[in-house]
Formats: sequence, C-alpha cells, structure tokens
Amino acid sequence: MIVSAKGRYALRVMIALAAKGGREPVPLKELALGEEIPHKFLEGIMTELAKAGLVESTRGKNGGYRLTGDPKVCTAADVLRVTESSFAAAACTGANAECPRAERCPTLPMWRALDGAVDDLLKKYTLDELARGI
Amino acid sequence: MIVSAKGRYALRVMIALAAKGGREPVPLKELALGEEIPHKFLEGIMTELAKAGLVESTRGKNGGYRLTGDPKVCTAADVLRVTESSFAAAACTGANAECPRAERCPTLPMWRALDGAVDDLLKKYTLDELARGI
DNA sequence: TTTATTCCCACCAAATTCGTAGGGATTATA
DNA sequence: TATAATCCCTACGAATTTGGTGGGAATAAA
Repeated sequence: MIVSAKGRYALRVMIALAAKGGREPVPLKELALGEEIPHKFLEGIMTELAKAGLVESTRGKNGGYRLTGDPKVCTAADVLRVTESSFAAAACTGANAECPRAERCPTLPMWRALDGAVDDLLKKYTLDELARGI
Repeated sequence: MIVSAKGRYALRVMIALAAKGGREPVPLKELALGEEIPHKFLEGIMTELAKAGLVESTRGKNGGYRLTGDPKVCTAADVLRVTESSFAAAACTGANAECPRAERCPTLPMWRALDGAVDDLLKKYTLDELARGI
C-alpha cells in the first residue's frame, strides 16, 4: 500500500506552483531543479497534469506551467487521482474489478470504506494549506 | 495504492478460520479449496501468519491451522500489518525512510495523517464482525 | 534566426508480484 | 514400525509496474 514517486512528485510540484502564486508560467527546468525531480520524468508527470486540466502549459520561450484552478480549492485528492493508476486500496474496488466472489465477499465493504476514508482525508488538504505548512 | 493479493488472501483465510470458530485445526488444503487460493501460495502466507503469532499450526496427520487469538479482538489491521511489506501510504513514512527533505517537506504531515486514518479504519474491523458480515 | 521551452514517442533496467516446483521434516494413526 | 497426512524450506520464473532516459519535432519570444 503505497503512493508512487510519481504521485509524490506531482503533489510537490503542485504545491511549489501554489507557493509561487503568480500567473506567470514556471518552466519545467526550474521546477525540476527546485524540487530535485529528474527533468524528463517530471516532463511526463506535467503532461498528465495538463491533460487532466490541473495545470496550463505555455509553449515556447518564457513558457512553462501554471495552476489552472484556485489553490484554495484544489486538494491533494485531486492531484493524486490523476497520477495514481489505481486509487483503490484493494484491486477489488478498482476500475476493472471483476471478482466472481464480489457478491458474497466479506471484505468488500471494508475496502470500500477504506477507499472512502482515504479520499476524505486527502480532500481535506488544499494546495494552499500545504504550501503554507498548515 | 493497493493492498496485495497476499494481503487479501490472508484476510479471507483469517475470516474463514474465524467463521469456523472451532479449536480444531483446519488443514491448508481445505482452506485453499474453500477460498479458491492456490495451495502453494497460501502455504507461504500461512507460514508468515504463524510466525507473526496470528495462527497456530499443528503438523502431521489431522493437523492444520487455527486462530491463536480471539476473533473478537484480532482486527484487519493486525492481519495486513503482517503480509504487507510496507504498510505506509507513502514511502516517506516507511520503515527505511531517509529523505533529506523530511525536515522541510510540506507533504510529510499529510502522509502521517493518512497512515493514521488507514490504521484507524482497519482497526475497526474485527475478524468476528467480518465473518458475520457486519 | 537563435534560443528556450513544451510536446510526442519509443525504449530500458530494476524491482515487485503472483505464483510454481520439488523435496524434506514432522506427527497421528493403524 | 509403516503409512499417510500435513507443515516447512528453498529456489525459480513469467508478467507487470515503476522509475527513469533519449532524441527529436512543434512553438513562441527576442
């Protein structure tokens, strides 16, 4: 049970962008150096975040990335939902869960409850609060 | 973020043992067939559970496994702590976490909170309750 | 045009997961 | 003691995931 490096990197970058606060795009290079994340690896992460609409990209010189939404609204759950291939605690509650035992499985309700608990907690942390160390 | 098949199997077997309720050891073969878990794979899982003291094994003819403790006391958290190599939500809070950024990491407190939330929830489910479908 | 930047696609090494295989060791029963 | 049922140990292996690289093409500002 673990959050991937990709997810942790994504969250840190989003927090860094929130901390900057500005509307000027921050280049990938600066983010990678500042957060000590491999440049090329972060590139892939930013693409995913952009496709999900969490950041906007500007190409060309003086380009970079900036937050699309309000850091007081965007939460850790929003970010991790994008990067984590499966956000489910157990495969049983994942996207392509097709367990023949599902009907009579004694543990399924617990996995659902666990998913809910995780989601609830992650929704409590906004980028703004994380950036300010609250 | 996922609980491994090993963990899910372990939990199901522990629940099956709780459902049996008796003090007679249940042979591996019966557990494997009943829970549709590969025999040899389950063998390794049972060894881990036995080493952790959650089940007692009896060797030889008419041998098998039985719960060591009270199913009203033993929880899902107790079981999963044994089988999951790392029970931490993020590597940052794992056993051998040695991140140089730990001191100033804005996300570390959140990972700790997440660990706590997961543990709290899993501690709420006893084997007895799970077996009875509560 | 030069320079700085994102975007796209393919590739790769290491680790992990989910098992399988086979042979011992131990013990209850007959 | 003989036998059968069971646990115990070690090793292997295929598939998948993870974490990361590399080389360019498109785009935009100076």
